[in-house]
Amino acid sequence: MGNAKRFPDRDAVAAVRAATEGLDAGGGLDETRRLAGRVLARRELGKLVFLDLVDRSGRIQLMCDTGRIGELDVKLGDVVGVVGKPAKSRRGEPSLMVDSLEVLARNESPLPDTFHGLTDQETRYRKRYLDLLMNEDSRELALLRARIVTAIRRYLDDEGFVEVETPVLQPRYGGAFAHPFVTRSNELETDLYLRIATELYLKRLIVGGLERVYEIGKDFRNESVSYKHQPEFTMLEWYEAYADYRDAMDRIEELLERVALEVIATTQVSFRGHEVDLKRPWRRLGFVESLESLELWTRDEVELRAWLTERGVDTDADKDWTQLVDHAFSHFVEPSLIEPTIVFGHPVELSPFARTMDDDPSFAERFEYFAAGMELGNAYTEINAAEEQQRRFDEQSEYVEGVRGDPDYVEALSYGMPPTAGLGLGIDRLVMLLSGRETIRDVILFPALRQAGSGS
RNA sequence: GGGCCGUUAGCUCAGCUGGUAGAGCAGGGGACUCUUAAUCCCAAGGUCGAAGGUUCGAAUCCUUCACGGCCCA
Repeated sequence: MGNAKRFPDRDAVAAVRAATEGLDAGGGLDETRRLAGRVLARRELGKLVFLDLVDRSGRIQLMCDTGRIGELDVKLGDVVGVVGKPAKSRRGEPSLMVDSLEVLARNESPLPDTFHGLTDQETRYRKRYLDLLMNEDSRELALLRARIVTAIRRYLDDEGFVEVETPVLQPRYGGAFAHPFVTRSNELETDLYLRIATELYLKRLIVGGLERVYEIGKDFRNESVSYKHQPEFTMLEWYEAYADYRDAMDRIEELLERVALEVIATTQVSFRGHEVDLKRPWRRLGFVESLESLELWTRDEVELRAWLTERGVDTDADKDWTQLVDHAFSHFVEPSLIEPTIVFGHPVELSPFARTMDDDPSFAERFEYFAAGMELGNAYTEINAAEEQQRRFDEQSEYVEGVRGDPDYVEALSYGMPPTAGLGLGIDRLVMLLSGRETIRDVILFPALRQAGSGS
C-alpha cells in the first residue's frame, strides 16, 4: 500500500456523480468505477466511514464499510485510488460505495482549515498548490484561464494565423515604452534584455511572408506593480498582412465576443463594481474628442500642464507634451471607459510604429481598447516603409530618453513589408474581466512577490 | 514613493484600560454503521512577524525594520 506507480482506467468524479443522477436515496448501481483524488474530509461513525474525494472535476462522497473492506489507513489530504459502485446515501448524497481503497501518496503535512479553506492572501500566492488544493474557486479559475487561451488560439488558428515563437532574450528591446530587465550572456559576452514586447520580431516574419502570425507569451517590464500590473505578464500579439487598423477593430470585437460566449456563455461580466457587456459593436471614440469633452485637449505643453495642475494632477514627472497628454488621458479618460470602448486616432508622437492618418499626418491610425476602466490592448496600421520608420525612431529619441532605433528592424522593412495591421491583447487582464477577479495576482498562478522575510 | 490597515498554534480567528495565551478545525488517543463544518470524551499543541525602548510587569504602549493587503502617485 502506498507504493503504486499508476492508477489506470480512472473515471472523473463528475462522471460518477452524473451516474448516480437517477438513483433513489439509498439506491445503488451494480457497476464498478475507479476514482482517484485527494481525501479532503472524513466523517467516522464507528465502522462506517465517509470520505470526501476531490479531483479536478469535482467532489464526491466515498462510503466505506470497514466491517466489509477492512480497516482504513487514510489521513486527510492523502491521495487515494478507490474502486467501488455508484450509489446514493440514505440522505440522497451522490456517493461511491467503496470496495477497495489504496493510498497512492501520503500527506505528511497538516492541511489548512477544511471549512474556511486557505484565506490568507499572501499564503495563497506563495503556496499556490495549497490554494488550489483547498479552494475550489481557485481551481476553477486556473481552468477558466486555460480555456480562454485555448479559445483565442482556436479562433486565430481557424482564421489562418500561424502561431510562432520569437526571442525572449533580445540584444535590443523595443515595441513599447517600458523599462526592461537586463541580463547577461556569458557565451555571447553581451548584455541581453528580456523582451518588453514581441512586436518587432513578429513584423520581421510578416516581411518574410508568413502573412498572419501571432504569439502568446510572456513580456517583462521592470516597473511598478498594481492591481493590473505585474513584472511578467502574458500578451497576445497578432499581425495581419493586407489589413489596417479598422480590420483589427472588427477582429478584436469578434474575438472577445466569441471567447466570452464560448468560455463563460455570456458577454456580460461584472468587474470592480462595473457591469460590462462585451457584445459587439463597441463604442468608438476619437482620442482628441475624448480629451476635448473634458476641455483637456491642446497641443500647447505649457497650457496643458497648467490645466492639469489646476485639476490637482502632479505633472512633475512629465517632461514634455507627449507625456502630459498621455497622463491626461490615463488619469481622466481611461477610468471613465466602462463599456467596451475603442479609442482611435492617437497623436503621432505617442505612436512610433503606426502609420499616419491620410487627412492629418499629426495623428496615427491607432486604437486602444478599454473595458471597466482598464486598457486591454493596443493596435495600429503598421509603418511598412523603412525610411518613415527610421524618421519616426529619430523623432522618438528626441521625446523619450533612452529610446533608440533598431537598425536591423529598419533593414528588414527595407525589403518591403505588406500593409499590415497589428494588435496586442493583455491576456491576464482579459482573464480578470471574464472571471471578475479584481487583481492580476489572482489570475497569475505564481505572482511576483518580495522574498519572504524571516517573519513569515 | 506616500497614506491607512494587518501579522497571535499547521489553518481560521478571539484576546477589554498593560497583569504573563484562548477557541474551533487539523494532528494524537478513545466511543459510535447514513454522516456531510458529523457528534461526544481525553491529552497535547505558542520565539504573540523581528529588533530595540518605556514599565515592577508588554501580545497589548512607543520606535525602527521585514512581509502582506487596500487606496493614491
